[in-house]
Amino acid sequence: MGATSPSGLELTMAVPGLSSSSGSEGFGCNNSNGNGNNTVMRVDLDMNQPASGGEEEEFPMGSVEEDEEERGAGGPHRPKKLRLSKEQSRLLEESFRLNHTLTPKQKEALAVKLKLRPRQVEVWFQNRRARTKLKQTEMECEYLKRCFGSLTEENRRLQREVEELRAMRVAPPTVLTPHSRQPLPASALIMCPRCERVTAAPAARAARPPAAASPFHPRRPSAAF
DNA sequence: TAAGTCAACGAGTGCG
DNA sequence: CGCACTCGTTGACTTA
Repeated sequence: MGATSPSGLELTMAVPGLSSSSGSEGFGCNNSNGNGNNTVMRVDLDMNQPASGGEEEEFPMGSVEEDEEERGAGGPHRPKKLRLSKEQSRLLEESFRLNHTLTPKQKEALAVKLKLRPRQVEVWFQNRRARTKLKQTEMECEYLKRCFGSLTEENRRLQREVEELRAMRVAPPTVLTPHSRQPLPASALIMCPRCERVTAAPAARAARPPAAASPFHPRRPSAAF
């Protein structure tokens, strides 16, 4: 899944170890659409293109002039929904990339340039901000779901390991404290899951500096998701 | 091929 | 003024 919508949403995730470009395989392991439909991002191409492919390409409808014309006609049917032309969308996207909000002057200038009402420009930016934020939230949600999944898995694995160790019921080896040379009680001992060596639990080694987060090894770089 | 479904999108409204 | 929420329209796609 690309992070681009038909209108070219550009998303940046504020999630560690993630960039929007990694989305193609990083997200969407489970299709949680609920209704069983595929979650393929459909691309609404050519929606601003006149169906006939005719010449009035630039600003098909919704321009200031046409809008007033439709209101004036006062027909029984409501005015057609505005679909921005490709060129209008492109220019709006371009200014959005530069600035996510517009000053009144910029709004006015853009409206003139696009032959739209300032209100339309304003609404476009508003919707664009909202939908960018929504996409971002969705991506973050996916990321957190994956985090949760892998942590759950690791938790299960560790619990199994604990059970296995308990099942072994081997007599705990005698470990002497480094200073007093007294044997440590079994409750003060833990086993390193990586090197499988028995060592004293952090509480029993209170004299050590707090720098090392893990009782076993220096902190390894966090796994990238 | 018509009808149904879905996502995208423009726009209205109320609130802080 | 920006935002959240919402609705109606539209076009692409699916299905019977």
